[in-house]
Amino acid sequence: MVRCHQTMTPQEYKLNCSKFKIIYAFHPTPFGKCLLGITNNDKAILYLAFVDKSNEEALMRLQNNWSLSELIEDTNNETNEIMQKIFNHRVFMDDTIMVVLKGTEFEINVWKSLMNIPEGTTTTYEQVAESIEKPKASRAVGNAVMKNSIAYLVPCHRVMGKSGSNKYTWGTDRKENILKHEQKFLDT
DNA sequence: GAGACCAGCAGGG
DNA sequence: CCCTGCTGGTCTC
Repeated sequence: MVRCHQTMTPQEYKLNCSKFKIIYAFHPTPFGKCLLGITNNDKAILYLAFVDKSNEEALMRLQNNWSLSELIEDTNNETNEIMQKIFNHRVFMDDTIMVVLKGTEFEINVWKSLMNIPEGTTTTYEQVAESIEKPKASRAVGNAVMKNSIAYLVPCHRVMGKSGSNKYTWGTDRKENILKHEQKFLDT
């Protein structure tokens, strides 16, 4: 299970940024290499992105997203166990993964709503907008989904356009692969 | 505070 | 497929 460990607005981040550092590492996944970032104090995930270009470019994005935090390379395999939880389905269902969300109140509401979408199913931007009681904000929901910085765990891949359009930050092919992969677990 | 973005949507051609 | 109007939250000046 993914549990929301903490949320913060950009302002709150400024006030509290000195309380944690970020441990990062690159790992392979069934969907390609990823960059994982966790807090050094409670080992909560605050960043997960697929790496399509260089490691340096991916790291730059992480630093840009958490610009006030010190990045520390994971030289003690501290992120390995968390990585196992994320992509080992049985462990994933039995255990708890903690996540830190940073964004505006609206964005956090959207991301939390995404985490309630059942595995293996999809929804639309319009339905997400309705679920946070802003039925006309479907386009703004799209903006918020795009800014999510925890790929896969905040399941933005489960949101489709109402008429089947299929955009995805990390590539539409990868979106389809993840959905197919999740579909398999529905049958078991 | 105005104006420009956008992974939206519906409707028309 | 394209275009147009309407939409709302965020970002930039």
